[in-house]
Amino acid sequence: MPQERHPGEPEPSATDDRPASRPVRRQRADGRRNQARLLEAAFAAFAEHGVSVSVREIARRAGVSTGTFSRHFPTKEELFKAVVLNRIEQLVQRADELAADNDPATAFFTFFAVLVEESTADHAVGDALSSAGFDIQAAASTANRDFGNALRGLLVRAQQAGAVRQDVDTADVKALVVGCLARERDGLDDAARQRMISIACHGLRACSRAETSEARGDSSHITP
Amino acid sequence: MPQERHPGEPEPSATDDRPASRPVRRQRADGRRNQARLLEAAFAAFAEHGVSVSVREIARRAGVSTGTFSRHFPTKEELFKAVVLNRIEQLVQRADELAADNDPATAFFTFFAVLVEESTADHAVGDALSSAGFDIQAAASTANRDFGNALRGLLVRAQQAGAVRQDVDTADVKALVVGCLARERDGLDDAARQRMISIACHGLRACSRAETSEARGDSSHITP
Amino acid sequence: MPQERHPGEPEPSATDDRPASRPVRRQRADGRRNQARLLEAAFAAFAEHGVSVSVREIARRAGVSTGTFSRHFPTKEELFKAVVLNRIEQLVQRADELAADNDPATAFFTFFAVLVEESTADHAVGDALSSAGFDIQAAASTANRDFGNALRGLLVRAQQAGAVRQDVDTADVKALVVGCLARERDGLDDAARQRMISIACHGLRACSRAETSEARGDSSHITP
Amino acid sequence: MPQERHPGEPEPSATDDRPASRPVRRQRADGRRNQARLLEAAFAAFAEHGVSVSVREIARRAGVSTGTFSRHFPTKEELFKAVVLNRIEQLVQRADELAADNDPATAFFTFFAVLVEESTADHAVGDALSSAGFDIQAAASTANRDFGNALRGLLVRAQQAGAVRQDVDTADVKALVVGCLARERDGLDDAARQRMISIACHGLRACSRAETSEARGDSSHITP
DNA sequence: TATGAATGAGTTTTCATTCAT
DNA sequence: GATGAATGAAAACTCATTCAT
Repeated sequence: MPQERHPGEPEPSATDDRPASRPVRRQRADGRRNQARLLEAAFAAFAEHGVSVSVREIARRAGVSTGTFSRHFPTKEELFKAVVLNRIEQLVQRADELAADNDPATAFFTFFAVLVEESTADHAVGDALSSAGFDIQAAASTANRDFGNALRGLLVRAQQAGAVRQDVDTADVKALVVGCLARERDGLDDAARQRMISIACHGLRACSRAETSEARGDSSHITP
Repeated sequence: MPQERHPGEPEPSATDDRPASRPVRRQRADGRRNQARLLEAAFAAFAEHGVSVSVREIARRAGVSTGTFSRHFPTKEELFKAVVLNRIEQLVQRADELAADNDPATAFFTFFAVLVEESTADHAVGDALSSAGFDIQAAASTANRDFGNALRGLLVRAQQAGAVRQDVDTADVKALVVGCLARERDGLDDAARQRMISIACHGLRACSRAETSEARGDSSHITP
Repeated sequence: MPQERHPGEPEPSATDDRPASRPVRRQRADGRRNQARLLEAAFAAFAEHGVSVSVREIARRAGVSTGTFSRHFPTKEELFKAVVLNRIEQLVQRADELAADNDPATAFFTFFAVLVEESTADHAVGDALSSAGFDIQAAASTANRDFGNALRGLLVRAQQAGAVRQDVDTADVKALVVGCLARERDGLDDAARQRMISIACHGLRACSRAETSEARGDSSHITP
Repeated sequence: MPQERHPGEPEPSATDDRPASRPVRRQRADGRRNQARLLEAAFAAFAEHGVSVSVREIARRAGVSTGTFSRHFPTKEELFKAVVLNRIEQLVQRADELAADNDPATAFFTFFAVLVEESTADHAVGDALSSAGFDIQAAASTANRDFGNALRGLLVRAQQAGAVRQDVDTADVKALVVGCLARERDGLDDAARQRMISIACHGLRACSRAETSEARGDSSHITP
């Protein structure tokens, strides 16, 4: 009973938006291909159902068996980490590019928008940032530290340029990204996403009254 | 054998899982007590471990068996809904009080702060708002609608008073609350919580430039 | 779909050689009963198939689900240990009785025969003695030590009485038991079992020539 | 591409998994080499870990892939049988040599010692003799019968010479070998091994009292 | 022919739910 | 009404075997 296809799985062509010009056969060359498909399928599955999605479902989406899953990633946690690390690496690279090509304020606020836009429909990163489920903190520490450093670099430069409140730290920024992503639950069309970004960035901007009030510990942000 | 059953009195409806509509009996006293203990225990358990906490753990905290759990709440999802609805009812009441006692802006921003503060260390509501796990949206629609209405009332009045951006809707506000709660992941001391509230409220405030830019769809919130 | 009986499992009465005068219902009182049935079923299953027998098979024999299995014994290893410990306790008790009621030689040789006879068709103990599969040595150390002590007591007394070779130790004796049990593979009727016991006990008996030859390291046991 | 296939030559039979019957080719040289390496590796692996060692581990030791494994031995059981048969053939040859060069008693007792010594640290044969795991009895019947015959020949001659108890059969002897090997579990140094052999051989020796008692079915081997 | 990726039935364990007591 | 033992359908992971390259 060889090479049996998962029932209910559409032919790969339907969901296959990658180069697609590969021969019908699999194997050897497809070792790496399957790994990539698993990463993609896992990314989508985590995005849709969160970390609790079953290995079987991920394998089904990737069009492979659970055995193949285990060959490539010894545990589900391992795959999750791989997905997140993959994601984070991309973001770090993006941060570096923005820092190189823009003034501090533009770099920071653009990166914030990128974080939200790239992570839309991506609960995986959302879950990762909010640490839901696994503790990726430990194992993913390297890439995570890189990400923290990249974000901190952008933030500090923007603060030094006077564009962002002095009292803000990177955890605040990450939390605001999660907030923007949370808007998705009620339907996150492009207008809503842009509005959320606008609100968050506006809130982050240096604003003498806000910061001063905070320093005094009063509630002037509430009273008109 | 106290308070024996009156003959001829109809059995409580089999499908009626609202003990409140049953006649006053001794058994009901235990029943209600256990139901309340379960709600409390579930609230705490969900708050600590999220929706994935086991029924056994909840029952253990409440000091009852899992069988008693199932008697009161046919499914775990049902209990979760009950916990969230219970919470939402409290919040709706709070919103009404604030609306009655304060000017529109103060009422709205204070309610925002209340949402964040009351929900801190309360993953149950956090998960509920972000719908992690179950889809409470559908079943909890009644109380949820009440909550939506209450929040909308405060929001609209604040907008009419010119204190909040005109383009903001309730989903935006809820997402910002989630964002503030997300800060907790990296350690949410009181200073951080107040700072997050300050940032969010500041972002929500009417700000001619921000709203104008949004209306034009440009990215002026990014450029300095 | 409650209380479903395992297909292929005969009604309990067929295999039920215990008191049998219990009501048809199960539960509560049957908690302990099921534990006992699991122990027995496991004993038989391990005896037939060795430690590699599946949990499912054991549960099927006991007429319970795998879930019930796990309720009583967190892991398969735990059950195996329980089976072996249970067995060892019985044997230790038997050793004590024999030591109290007989002269040293009779006590020792009778205990040897008991070990073989009680362990016939019992690969569980066989496997345990030969440590196949799990390492019960560690966890079962207490009962195992008791067993070792009991056996050593009998052996030393028999040696002091001049009935057993001075150079024999308990490991030798255990190995000979395993040897007698190994005879079973080719069909161990009562005559064969008695013959094996006879051979082994005869080999263990004090015999100046055998021991002397051993002491000199020569091979006189081979030459005629 | 060396030694290309002669056209018209029939394909090797699909069901023929004995490469030895194939025509002599260069490929076959590799094939036989790999087969030999697999046998050796399997022997060592079985000896170390018993029958439960994984195919992957055996292939790794042999320096081949699992695919190559399966090419040479359709199933793991098949390899195990091959290993055991291989071993048995050697032993049969040894038995023949001993029978030719020695008096009956020396031949028999020496062969017994050889069995134990050769099988020490060799769980493969041990497991085979005790049938742990697979049932090699059936499939390995040919070589096994040869082994049985060889052992029987030595035994009968020794019995006719009056050196061994008349009531002993080959199964008894094999069981005693297993017993000697079982001593290994508790540390089988050379002294212990020689002692076990001494005990077993002493037990096997003709001894009027032992055999008489056995014939009468009493328990004189127990009483002093 | 050798490779090693893919398979999928198998394993043990968990847990929400049911039900006899 | 409360109990908690029993259930069985999941889950993640393993591994002997198959097959495209």
